This record gives sequence, structure tokens and C-alpha cells, in this order.
Amino acid sequence: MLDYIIMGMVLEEELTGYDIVKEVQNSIGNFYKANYGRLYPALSKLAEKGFLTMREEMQGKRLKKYYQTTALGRQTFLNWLSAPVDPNAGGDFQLAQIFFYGELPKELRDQRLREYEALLEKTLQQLQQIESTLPSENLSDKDYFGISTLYYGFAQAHNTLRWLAYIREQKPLSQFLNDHNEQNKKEKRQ
Amino acid sequence: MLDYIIMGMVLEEELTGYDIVKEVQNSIGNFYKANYGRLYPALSKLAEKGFLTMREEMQGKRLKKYYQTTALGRQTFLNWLSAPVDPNAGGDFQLAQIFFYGELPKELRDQRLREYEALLEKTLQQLQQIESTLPSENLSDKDYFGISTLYYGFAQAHNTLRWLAYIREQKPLSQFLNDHNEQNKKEKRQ
DNA sequence: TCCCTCATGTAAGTAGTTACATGATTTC
DNA sequence: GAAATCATGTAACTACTTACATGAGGGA
Repeated sequence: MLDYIIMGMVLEEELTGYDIVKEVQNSIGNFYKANYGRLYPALSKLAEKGFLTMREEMQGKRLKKYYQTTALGRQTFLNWLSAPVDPNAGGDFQLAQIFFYGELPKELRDQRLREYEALLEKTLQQLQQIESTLPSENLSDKDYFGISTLYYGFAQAHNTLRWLAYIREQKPLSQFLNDHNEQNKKEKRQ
Repeated sequence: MLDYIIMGMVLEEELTGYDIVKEVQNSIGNFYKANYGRLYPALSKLAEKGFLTMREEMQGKRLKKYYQTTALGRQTFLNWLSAPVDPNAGGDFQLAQIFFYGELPKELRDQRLREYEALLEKTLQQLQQIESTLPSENLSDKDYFGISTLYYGFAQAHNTLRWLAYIREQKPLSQFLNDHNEQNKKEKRQ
């Protein structure tokens, strides 16, 4: 996945390996960690294979290597980005793709987002099924914490679904965190 | 981490490798995937090192190997479980520990949960700082989806915090998903 | 009879971390 | 002058996935 993240990061902008690690940290750092030990070898290989260009620049006595995606790299990246949602891949995988979804045509993007929503709905159903077989009252400490992580999964999946529907409609992000309450107010009025 | 998850799963109950994979799938499958390729070698090594006992049983013509944690394994597991929250570890790591938190004395468990809460509060602050440097209105498609994942991180961290406070007080799990609305009703009343 | 689940494992490959090694530039 | 950050990389290790290989038991 790192290869695609790199290509995505330097699609338009020339960056050094060091810059890329910072960028990744500040953007998708919540669910993906880049480290130098893997990044630098990956950059060399991508440049060698023709997916990236490399330009060396001396700044004082310090050598900097700027990388940028080639046409071939761009095509490879877009193929990856266009791929249908993988049910077996973890959520981080989808999230990393969505970060770059601005590069996809709206119709395809919407389709993929809806597919991901459908997948999460299915996950919720499976969780519901597991939950229905489990006790949820008068639990021992051991059972309580064991089962608690199931509810965590529930809540996170719900939250992700809310987020997906929200960004699919490209509603204003600045209001996303408040919108929870708004929804409940509406429900109360009914 | 797999080693500890295995030891935690067979603390009291004898299970086969196959059973363990199923158990893991049904309990922490949301954030941790076990596969046979890694599980079976791990089981052999843990038994070899004295952390697990192994009992072979023929069922018809089928050989089953039942594993269970030894006193040594239990101690090793509890040391891992008692360790302070690691700021560098991903959320999955903490979640896998919390699954077993019933095995910890309440005081230590509460302390660790509070530490994790503090860590997430810090994460939220960092996200807020990044967010404050970013535009959030009139975004291009590219910027919109890039920034959207930041808001995702926000929402998930909030959600995790709510969950942590909830389970720390051992409130009834069956009400966790509804409690959102309850909170907002209280806020409205004020 | 055929397919699905149960059941154990190996081999090859991919991904990712941690520690090490080096040195320049900037900021306090 | 010291500490933090910038900047590039290698080596060893750990973790994880995927594909392969084998075969029993149970249900349609």
C-alpha cells in the first residue's frame, strides 16, 4: 500500500522522502504510519521502475532528492484507486483510498463509497447476530470487558457509516462533528 | 501481539488452533485478524517455551491438539496486560488489551483506561491544531476528500473516548448505542 | 456424491519496525 | 554551545499474508 500512498502524495507536488513522511503523518497519520526504514527503499524502487522521477538538488552541503509521479505511476495509482472495495482489507485500507478520492470522477467515487457503506451495513448485521447470542446484563468483569469491544466495533461502524454518507454528499466538513446533535434534535421533534 | 492474544484466549479454556481462530474472529475480529499460517507455528513455539500445555486427542481418525495457558504463560500474559498504554502503538493494540481487562484488578484497569483517555485527548488536540491550519470551506474535490479523513479521525477519537468513559464505569452495554441521544437530551435541558 | 466445515500444518513472499550510522541546519 | 529538526540511508528483525498440501466428518 505504501507504494500507492507515495505515488498519490507526489502526484502534483515534488517532495523529498522526509517531506512525505511528514505529509503522511499530518494527513492519514491516524490510520497509517510511514517510517524511513521502509520509505526510502520504496522510493528508490519506484524511481527505478519508472513510477517516479527523481531530481537531486544541493542545498548548501545537503543533498535533497525530490520525487514526483510519472504518467506511468499516475496510471498505476489510478488503477489502484479505482478498484472495488475489498471486503477482506481492513478499514485503514479503504480510508487511505478515500483520502485520494478527489482524483476519481464523481460517479465512480460515489459508487465506491456506496459499496463501502453496504459492506459496513453487512458488518453491522454480523455484529448484531453475534451480539444476539451473547448476554449483556449481570456480566462478570471478564465477560463485561470481553463483550465491550464488540460494542466498540458497533459504534465505530455506525460512525463510519455516518461519515461516509456525509462526505458522499460533500456536506461542509466544518459541521460534521456538530451534525450528530442536529440529527437528534430532528428526531426529538417528530 | 498474537502470542498474548493466544495466551489470553486459553487462560481457562482448552482450545484447538482452529477454535482460537474462530474465537478471535467472533470477539476481536473487528480490529485483529488471526490466520492459520501464523497461528499454528505460534502455538508450537509457545508450547515449546512452556507458556502453553498441549494435549493430543484422537477424534475418530482426526487428531486434535488442545492448548491451555500454564502458570508461566499466565504471568507473562498478565505482565503484558498490566503494561502502561503505549502512545506509539495503534488503537488496535489497546483494544486487544481492553478485551482482556476483566483479568486486571479494578484499580489498575481504571488507571490504564484513564491513561488511554488522556492519550486520546492529546490526539484530539493535535488534530485540532492541524485542522486550524486547514481551510474547510469552498474546497476543491481533491482537498475535500483529503481533509475529510481528518474529520473521520476526530469523530472516531471522540467515539472511543465516549466508549472508554462508559466502560470504565461499567455502565450497561445494552444501552451504550442509545446513550448518545440521552446525552444530547441532557444538554438540551440545560 | 458433492460440498462445506473441521483440522493441521509448511513455504514463499510481502510488509513493517527498530536500531544503527552519518552529518547539516536551524533555533534557543 | 546545545538541542531539535532536517535529511538520507542500511541491516536485522519481527509480523503478517497467501498459497499450497492434506485429509476427515457431516449434511444436502
